[in-house]
Amino acid sequence: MSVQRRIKSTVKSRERVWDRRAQLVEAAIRVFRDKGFHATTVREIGAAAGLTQGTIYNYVRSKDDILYLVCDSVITAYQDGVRSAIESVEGQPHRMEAALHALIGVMYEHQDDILLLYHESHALDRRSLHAILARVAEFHRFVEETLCDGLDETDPALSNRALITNIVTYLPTIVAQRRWLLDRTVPKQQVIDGLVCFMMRGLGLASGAESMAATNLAGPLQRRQQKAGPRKRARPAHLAARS
Amino acid sequence: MSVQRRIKSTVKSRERVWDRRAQLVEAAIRVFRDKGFHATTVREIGAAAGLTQGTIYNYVRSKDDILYLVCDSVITAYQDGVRSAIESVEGQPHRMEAALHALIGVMYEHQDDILLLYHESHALDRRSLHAILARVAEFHRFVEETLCDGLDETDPALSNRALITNIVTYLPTIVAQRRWLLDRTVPKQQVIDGLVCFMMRGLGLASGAESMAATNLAGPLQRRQQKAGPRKRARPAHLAARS
Amino acid sequence: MSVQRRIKSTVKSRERVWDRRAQLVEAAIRVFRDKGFHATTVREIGAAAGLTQGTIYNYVRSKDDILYLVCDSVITAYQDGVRSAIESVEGQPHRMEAALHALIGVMYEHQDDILLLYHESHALDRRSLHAILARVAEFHRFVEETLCDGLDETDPALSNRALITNIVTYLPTIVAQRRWLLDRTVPKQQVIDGLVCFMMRGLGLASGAESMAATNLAGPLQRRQQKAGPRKRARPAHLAARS
Amino acid sequence: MSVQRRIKSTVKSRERVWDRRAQLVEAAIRVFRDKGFHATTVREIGAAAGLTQGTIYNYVRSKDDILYLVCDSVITAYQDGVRSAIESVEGQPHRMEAALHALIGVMYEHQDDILLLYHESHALDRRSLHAILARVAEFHRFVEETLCDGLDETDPALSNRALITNIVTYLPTIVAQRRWLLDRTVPKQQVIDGLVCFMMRGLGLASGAESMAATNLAGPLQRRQQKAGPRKRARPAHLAARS
DNA sequence: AATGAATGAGACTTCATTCAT
DNA sequence: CATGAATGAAGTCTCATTCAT
Repeated sequence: MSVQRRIKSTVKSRERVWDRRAQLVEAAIRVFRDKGFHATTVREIGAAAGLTQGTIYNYVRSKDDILYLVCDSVITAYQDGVRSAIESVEGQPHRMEAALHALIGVMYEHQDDILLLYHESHALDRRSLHAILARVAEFHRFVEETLCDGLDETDPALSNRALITNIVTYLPTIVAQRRWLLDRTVPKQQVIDGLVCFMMRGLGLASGAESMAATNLAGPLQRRQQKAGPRKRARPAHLAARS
Repeated sequence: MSVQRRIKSTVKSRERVWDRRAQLVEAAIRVFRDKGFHATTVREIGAAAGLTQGTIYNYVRSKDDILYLVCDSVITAYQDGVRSAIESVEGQPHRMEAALHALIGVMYEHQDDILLLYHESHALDRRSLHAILARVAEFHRFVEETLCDGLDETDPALSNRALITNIVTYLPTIVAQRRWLLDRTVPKQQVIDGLVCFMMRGLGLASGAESMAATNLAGPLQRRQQKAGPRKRARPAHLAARS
Repeated sequence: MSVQRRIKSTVKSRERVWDRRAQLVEAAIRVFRDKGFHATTVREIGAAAGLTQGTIYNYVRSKDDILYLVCDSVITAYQDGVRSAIESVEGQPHRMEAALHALIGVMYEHQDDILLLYHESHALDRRSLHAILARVAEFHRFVEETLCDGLDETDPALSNRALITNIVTYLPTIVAQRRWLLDRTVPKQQVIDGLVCFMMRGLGLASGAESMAATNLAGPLQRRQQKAGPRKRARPAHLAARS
Repeated sequence: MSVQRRIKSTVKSRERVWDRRAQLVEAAIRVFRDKGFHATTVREIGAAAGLTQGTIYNYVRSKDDILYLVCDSVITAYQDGVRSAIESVEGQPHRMEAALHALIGVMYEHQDDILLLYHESHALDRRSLHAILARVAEFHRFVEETLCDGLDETDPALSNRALITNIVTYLPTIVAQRRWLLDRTVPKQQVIDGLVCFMMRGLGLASGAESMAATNLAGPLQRRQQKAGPRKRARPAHLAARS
């Protein structure tokens, strides 16, 4: 279903190809993280993967191919994480809130990967870049259908689902892209809760002053979830309706 | 006040250095946009700038220096744009809303530059990267003091100014980073208004009808807004006024 | 035992490295002799060695490495020559004289190499230079122990072994460094015999008639030598004879 | 009389040319000493001399010209030193010994210069090298005529004046070329006296065992000269005859 | 299928020299 | 005559890719 480029290999055995590429990608991610794609030599990737230069070229046609495999792998890992996290949220009462929490949580787990993606993806050749963007678009559709579909259709601010979905999928990347600033100034838990809260409000799913006060966001953000009960009522019908 | 690296040059005349570097940077931006930093040769930059290789190295010590100058220039242009836009907003009634509009507007103008920055900044050497990040941090402080200082202090969700400011400065980059997706699906004006609206809500300043009207929200969005009534109570007076 | 820098190579096979480097050094010596180190390009060395530029850098990390290998090779060849020559002299009656002959003989064989060493060694980087000088110092010790140890200890002029050894190892380089002058004016055999004679005298071992005969001095020298006999003791008849 | 290349200059005033070149040479020597000819840029020479690049090329046609001027200057300084030292020795009783002392003394003073000459002279272009070598040859003739002419003609070992002169002019360079070894192991005074003694013996002008004992070379080399008196008688007529 | 040596295009950078002001 | 910016030839080195073993 997902649009994936097929990378050619001189080796026949499907399984062997799969194994070796996994090795390669895992190693490449490690090395790219440190030195970046351009600064990394094929030799180094090989060394990290336990493969020699010659061998690499049995499973891949170029260094660019490796970058593509890496990007694809990274994006798969992240999206899979989000999907399963969101699914596990299915039954929950405050589905959107839980989903946003999950989204950000997975982003935290994969921040290195996402950073890698944002840093190096523009080094991809045309075809590979399109393939990767197609996956993002696909993910985008998934989020739109799963999360944003239930939003209040009557709220004009939410009428543009495409934009809303973009915001919901993009804003969490702040965790990775601004970590150099956030890590020094804001505790992780506050980042998560603050982002969720901001987005919930932005989505019109949260909260007049009274509810805000109730959730007591500021200092002890952690406590919020336990006290989240009362908000339920304030929560609009469209989500409740769904469950 | 802003932390800037000083790039050495063999040429004495301050003015000439300034001129030639401007030439260089302008050309480099153009070329980097097309091919990226790594794929661009110094010769190509020279050709684009109307300078020979040798001459370039009279004004710069390395290719990396050029990248730094580019990043610095780009960031300056963007930040200056924002600053003057925000200042011109001073007196307006809905200051925050106007400011966010301005912020996003400037981002639109500079999307190429910002994209360049996000794509290539990690190719900067340590020192240069620090200098650039310092400028971002400085800008961050400016926004925090100018825009976010007036936010409702009793709203616990807004108590963490650092996070809020990060969101406000980061989210607009979606315009650049997701333009491949947005440009195809969402009209520019809707992006702007949608983002502003989302952020205003996130900041607990949810735009009332009058402001919505004032900002000339896209047709359909506006119409649906009238049905938003039920949320009224939780929502401040400016919404109530609308119904 | 001898202090040698280890030059890194990307090639694994010890043997291959050894072979290729020999090729390289042999060729480099040839080219350096003509054009000097600085004026020679790596490409030229490669051409002379039958290797491409890229290949060279599999066996060496820099052009400077080549210079080091050359210097080391040259010094090894010379010193080995001297060592074996001196050893083959062991049993002879006039050991010192024979040894000096050998020393100079080897210098003649290696004059090109020694000249190269004196011309280019100061282009070596610090570490390499130290390594080379260490080898010279080592050779110096060898000569001191092997040759100069048996000198008359009661002769105060010889008491400073270090100096004497320096003279004995340095003076023969005149053969290389002054060849532009000597080759035109003094027959090789006279240079050798003259130097040996000068040094023997300097060492207080002034050659008596019999030893001179034994060493088969050049014609004219030899003839006059027979009159030298009486000189041995007080200083010699030939001076007295003159007055 | 001395063969000197004429270096062209765009500047007319003889005097100005002379001055500027002196500046240039003085500065160049300083810089070459540190970094060598090849590693020094024309800019650096200019900076050291207080001249700009452009100006330099008014007084000189190429960087190679500077090297030639330097070598010529250096050799002049050394040879002048020797000449005047030897002249001041004219009347002395032990002329040769005093002359050798002088020779080595001057060498000590000019060791840096001589080292520079030996290190860089082979970088000279053909014509310049010939000019320099011609000056050496000229100096050689001077020494041969002034010092070596009086040597015992009947001594077969001394019959080859050219060789003897070469030895006498070359051996002192050991002071410069082996200073890295000598400076650490032999006190300067011992080097001087040891060399003089070695050469005197080599020239057949010193000393059977008894005279050696008398001069007590070993430890207190310094004292030798005072005790040298008795040697007078032993000293041959050929020198006395000269006076 | 793996190895690892060979290749050579091409990048960045330096610097002696020229020349307009 | 001095200045100092411009030039461009040339050099060293890297590294993705190929290929014989």
